[in-house]
Amino acid sequence: MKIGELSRLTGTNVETIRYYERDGLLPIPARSEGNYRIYGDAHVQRLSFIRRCRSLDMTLDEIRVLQHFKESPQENCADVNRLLDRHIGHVAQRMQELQELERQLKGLRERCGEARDAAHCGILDGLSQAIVPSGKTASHVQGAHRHAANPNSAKGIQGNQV
Amino acid sequence: MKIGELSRLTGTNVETIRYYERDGLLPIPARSEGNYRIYGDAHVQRLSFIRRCRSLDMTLDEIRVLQHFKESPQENCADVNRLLDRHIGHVAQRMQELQELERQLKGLRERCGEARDAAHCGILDGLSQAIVPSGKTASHVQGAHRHAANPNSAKGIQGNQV
DNA sequence: CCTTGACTCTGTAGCCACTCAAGGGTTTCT
DNA sequence: AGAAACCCTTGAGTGGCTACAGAGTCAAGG
Repeated sequence: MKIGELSRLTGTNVETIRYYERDGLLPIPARSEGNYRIYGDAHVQRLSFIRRCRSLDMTLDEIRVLQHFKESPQENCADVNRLLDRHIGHVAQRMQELQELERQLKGLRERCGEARDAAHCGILDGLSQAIVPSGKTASHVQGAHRHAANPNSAKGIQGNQV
Repeated sequence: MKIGELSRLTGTNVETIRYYERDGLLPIPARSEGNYRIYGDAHVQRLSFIRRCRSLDMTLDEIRVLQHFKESPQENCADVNRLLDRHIGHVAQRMQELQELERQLKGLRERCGEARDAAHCGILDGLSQAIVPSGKTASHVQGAHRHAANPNSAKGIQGNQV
């Protein structure tokens, strides 16, 4: 099949498929006479695997590791467990951060019950005062401006580390 | 003061300060004879405001809007409320998504109690089967692989709660 | 045979919010 | 005077795509 059909079968943008190929996640396919990429069932399986992992918000690097495990059946799957546990930890951590964020934002929101002029807006006042810095966690889970776990989304800001 | 002091006072990377200037968030400062940027108290206030907003995971565009409100005191602060409410909504939504993510990941993790060889690993099996695609929500909150939202993490700007 | 239109190709640039590095100039301390 | 600390500009890199531009390929219809 050609790239369009693979795209339809897996719900993956054509550009994304080519991106995965460039990035080494998808094996380089055969080409037709007219230089079109030709895929088979194995590619469908492989791409579906990638998309499922992405829908679980794994990085492409993590997916690469999992693919390696799949291709080395003699290896112990305890490593797979470890990778998954670490990923679950990141998700949990990010949730905690977002909870703290929500708490602060709601506190800020309380400061402005009704509409007044911005000169006396309690929210702007609140933002002009200090906010307690929460811990310097090092999650790899993303912040507040991003699409769902849905892999068809842009990536957000990188955190700052000092 | 020079950029290094502003950096220390606000806990902001020097490069980040210059980036904000390029991006129009910080007003262009005066220059010394040796072409060094010279900042005053107003810059400290302004940058602190930005960093506090960033610590609440607002985008630079949102911050620009808030700055506009601050500079137009006659405007109604109901707009500020709306912006904040929307942002809170994004955070809440992202948390829900992460909860669903956690559920799925833990379900997957259950499939592998003890270490076996990867050929029979229940996790890899699970990843090779379908996972329900969650909704096509349009949050701007980020996913699972990100640093903490807090830009003041290391230096810790002075501060009480909001 | 020719055209139309759908599909595909490569290559490059853009997104966000920074971060880093190269290669230089300026100031300050000893 | 020289070293160290600071500052400058420019450009590139991050992740995971997405979106173009400009060209080529292919099947169906007139």
